[in-house]
Amino acid sequence: MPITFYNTYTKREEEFLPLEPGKVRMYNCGPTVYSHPHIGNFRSFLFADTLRRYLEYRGFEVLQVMNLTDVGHIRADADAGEDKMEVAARSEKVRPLDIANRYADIFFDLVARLGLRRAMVYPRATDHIPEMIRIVERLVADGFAYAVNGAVYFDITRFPAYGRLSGNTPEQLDAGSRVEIHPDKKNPRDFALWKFDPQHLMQWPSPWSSGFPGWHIECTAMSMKYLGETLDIHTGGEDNIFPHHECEIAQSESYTKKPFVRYWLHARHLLVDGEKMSKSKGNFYTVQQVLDKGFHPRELRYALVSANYREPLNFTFESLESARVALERVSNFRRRLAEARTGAQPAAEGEAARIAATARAAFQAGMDHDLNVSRGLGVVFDFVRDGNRLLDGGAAGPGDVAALLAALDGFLEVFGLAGMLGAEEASAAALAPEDAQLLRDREDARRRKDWKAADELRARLRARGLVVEDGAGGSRWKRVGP
RNA sequence: GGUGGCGUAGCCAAGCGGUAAGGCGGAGGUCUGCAAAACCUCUAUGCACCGGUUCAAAUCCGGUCGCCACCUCCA
Repeated sequence: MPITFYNTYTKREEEFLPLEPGKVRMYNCGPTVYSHPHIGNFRSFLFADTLRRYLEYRGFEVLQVMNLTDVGHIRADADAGEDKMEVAARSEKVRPLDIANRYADIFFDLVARLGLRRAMVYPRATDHIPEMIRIVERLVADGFAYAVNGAVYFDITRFPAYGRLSGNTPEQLDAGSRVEIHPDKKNPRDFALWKFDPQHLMQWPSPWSSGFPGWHIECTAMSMKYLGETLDIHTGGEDNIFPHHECEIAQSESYTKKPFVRYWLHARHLLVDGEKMSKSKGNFYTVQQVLDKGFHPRELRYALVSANYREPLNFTFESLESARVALERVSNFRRRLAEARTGAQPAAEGEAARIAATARAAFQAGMDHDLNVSRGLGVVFDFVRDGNRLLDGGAAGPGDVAALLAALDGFLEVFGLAGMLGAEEASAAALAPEDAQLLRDREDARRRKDWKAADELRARLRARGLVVEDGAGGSRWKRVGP
């Protein structure tokens, strides 16, 4: 069974075949580091992370690059727009680069807390101005772009495929009539490769002016530098399709005369309470704000990852509660396996091996299909139920347990949840002496069949963050809370 | 106005022509001193609506309604 992806460029689901067998070159549109990342940003980043994790699960080596945009971009009609980072810089009275550094640190902290694998490199736009200038120079020299009044524009009439990604062909765009006429542009839809604006705080010398790069050129320059002239996968949010990625294709392919990207994958936007997230509606949440409400990163991660990337995801706090309960179920199962594991015998031939093999095959079949995480998770929960049933039967031996645990951890690794479930901490963490004493007292009370005292002690332990569960083989405990 | 996409149970969400996965919530049950955990049973005669194609449609086609996104900084 091949892996397939829905390619925005062809608007079809296609078999995934990287340029070089076994190796995937992937570029992800990353954060703009001038504000706190919101949960919608991280839906997109977590989609990229899940994609990488699954490709690695399937045996590919993934070369992942995610850019950090630290140059603000001014809108095409320069007098109407204002650069966000400049606004931040003025209001906070610091240099733009200081702001970028501060928010980059915040971004990386969240990457770590939400358990994203680190990309090979996180190139910054401001570190690649010379590369961008070189590309623009060539585009001008080859007649794909023209300089006027200190700025450089790409001439879209020189790239006939312009519009193929988004469907916004020049003719249709002209018919749309929302295009403002810019006096320097030959065609209203020509886009800037270099800009001149004396008011802009960030400026670099160039052959055309002391100015700053256009919005799209950074991705072309940095993806080529680290991944080569043709990428296997380029991801981003759906809002990037036009104009950002459309323009990237035009400038990149004009520059190299080669296909720029083989598979374009776009994540749909996140809705909150069924509506577009916006500060004015009061439904805008940064990642930090959600975590501050007492939700564990794994719960946010699960909520953001558990819907397919091509479907709109409706985020609600109810969905986080739902995630919490669902994860507890998986966590309980894993803890049960971890505790039952008494030896490392090879996997048994029997029921456990069959359950694990069935689940693995179904998981792969689901995920191969355009990264269908809903099917993947459905398989995981079926597997949890089947595994629990087997353990309930009491016939599972060490080899069986090992087989189940290996399969489970494989799935959890793809979802970035391995090691984040809390079960490990619970069994490994040293018990406070007072808690240990309370547990011993409760065992004594139970032996005396003093149920009143036992229940009281259980309540006291619960208040201390320990949940006690009595079973046939004695009592066990786990920690709860974020 | 142009472009791309979506409407499946109380909520979230699979399904890609062969008779509705999974999670949450709810109801009942087994186990347990009681709980918890786990397991079992039930919870959509129907997939926005109306037509059409087909032996067969949630799945294909046409239309209607509703929703989202992009076309302007935005994942």
